[in-house]
Amino acid sequence: MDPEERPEEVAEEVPEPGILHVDMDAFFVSVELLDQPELRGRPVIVGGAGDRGVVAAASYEARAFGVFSAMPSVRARRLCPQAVFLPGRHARYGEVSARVMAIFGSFTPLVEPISLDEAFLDVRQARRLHGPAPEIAARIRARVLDEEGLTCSVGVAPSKFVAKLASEAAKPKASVQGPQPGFGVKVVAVDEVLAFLHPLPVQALWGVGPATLARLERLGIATVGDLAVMSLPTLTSTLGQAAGRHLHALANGIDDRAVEPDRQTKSIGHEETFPRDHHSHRTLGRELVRLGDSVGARLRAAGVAGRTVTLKVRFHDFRTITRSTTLPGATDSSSTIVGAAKELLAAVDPAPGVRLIGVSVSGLIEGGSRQLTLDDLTGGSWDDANDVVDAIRARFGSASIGPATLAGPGGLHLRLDDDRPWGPDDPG
DNA sequence: TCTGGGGTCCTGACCCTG
DNA sequence: TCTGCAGGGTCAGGACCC
Repeated sequence: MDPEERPEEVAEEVPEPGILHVDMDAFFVSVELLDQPELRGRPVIVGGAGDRGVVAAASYEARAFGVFSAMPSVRARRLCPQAVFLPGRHARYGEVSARVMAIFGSFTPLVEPISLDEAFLDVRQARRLHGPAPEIAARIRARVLDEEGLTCSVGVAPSKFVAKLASEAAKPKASVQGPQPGFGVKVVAVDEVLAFLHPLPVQALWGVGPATLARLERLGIATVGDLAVMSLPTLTSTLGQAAGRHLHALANGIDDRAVEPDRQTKSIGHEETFPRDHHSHRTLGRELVRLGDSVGARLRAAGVAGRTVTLKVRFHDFRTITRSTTLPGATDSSSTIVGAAKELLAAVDPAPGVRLIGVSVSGLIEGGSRQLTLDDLTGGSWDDANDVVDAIRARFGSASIGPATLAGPGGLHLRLDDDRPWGPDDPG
């Protein structure tokens, strides 16, 4: 049959790349350059500038010196002493991100944000309205540049993980001569998937970090192609059932995970590295109050409550432990969270020195703790207090009110969300 | 070199229950 | 009543992602 004569439904069955992965280029830095254009062309690093800070994002000029995300700031400064360090403004990035996501949403309702600066889009149903996937990718890039002044790279492929790798291939590259533009859009057709995947180093796969890489190297696996021909029993005995099966499927181009626009948050937490180690329950307890207060506020803002409270402690030698407890009912009350975390902390010896503590709440359910906690049965006084605190913060700012235990000689000294997102300031 | 902060998912140990 | 076992829940830790 002549292809021209095929009924449309038969033609639609032919698989085509319909998944997009859109990744903003050096997003945090790019937003900073919008607001401070005089820094364009210079090496710029967003991240914690203190001794214990890390790089959150680096401009392509900084990357040419070997600086990359998650690198300790101390090392980044040594590699690129002339770099401009900026502390980062999470709220500002969130604003821009929301507008960029809205652009994505104007092409398809199937948008799954992965972080502030990247998302998966399923555009298979948008074809009739907006054209084929590669055309949609190009239009998205043009609109993001036109409306926000930002560049992004887009991968187009039949599945999520191939689209992700394709967007990576489309990105600009850093070089000593300056940033080299990338493809902008990289399309991997259905029949090109294996040829695209197999030459890649195995660590390009999502799920292969340093530990898994070391195990795969012991099996003589260096590329995705090597992994694809390895026997499944060998992989599962080395990596475990889930990881073995998952990576084997990916290496053979199999990934049927759907784009999920409405992924539910599973946990909400807050953790912080201190400029100097803490050695006493008393000072750690104060930090717990601050962290637990912040977690409670975020739970209430999100309209969720959770049953399991987890305390995380990292010691001076980087040994990290977690201790958790499950409450009889779900809570969003700051005082309940702090109380549970303090009980867990009581069983930990801080004498060796604690560099980080964190509090998180998991086992989340929709709705607050109104019908669920003992507090409510006894009058709900803490929840009333939480509501008042939330209302005051909404009106006067997050640092306007807080637990009395955080008050110092000069009044409240609150450091709440977003103040130090990428590591502590210098000890001073 | 010396490692942030926000998360998710998986695994194994342990305990309890039927 | 005791023992073995399976299954579920909880807890802790590891690995990974951006």
